[in-house]
Amino acid sequence: MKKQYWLMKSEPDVYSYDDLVSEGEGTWDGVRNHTAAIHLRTMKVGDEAFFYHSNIGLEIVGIITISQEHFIDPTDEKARFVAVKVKPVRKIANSVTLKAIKANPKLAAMELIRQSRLSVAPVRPEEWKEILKMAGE
DNA sequence: GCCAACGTTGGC
DNA sequence: GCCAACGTTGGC
Repeated sequence: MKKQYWLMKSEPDVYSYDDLVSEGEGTWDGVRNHTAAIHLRTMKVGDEAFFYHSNIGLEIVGIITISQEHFIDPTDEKARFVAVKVKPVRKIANSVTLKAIKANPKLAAMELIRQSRLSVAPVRPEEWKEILKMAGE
């Protein structure tokens, strides 16, 4: 299957991009939303995702890659939800803010905009390219 | 199976 | 700190 693109949100005071970099590999657990969980289940090793800082920053700061496909979330006592493992790829040249994304008509259909509470969302290939362009890459 | 009440997320 | 959007729960 062709490589898929995602956007994954984290509050930087809880778990930031730099935290992931210093760990080398991170477990993306704690997702308790069914729609987000479906996306986690769809992810394949080698898929890439934007790392978005919610709450503080409100911007895409870097790129990560899926390093292990879904498994039972170890933090879920009922073992109903899943987690994946991720590794950092690189920081983007210039972080792309939510404000800039909202101001770009090409990105109006993004799940990030349409369903802002969703913590794991798909990104279309053309949106991926557009955001990289905005990041100065 | 419907819907009101409540909880959570996340932007402002 | 507030509120909108959405999900979940529980009474009927």
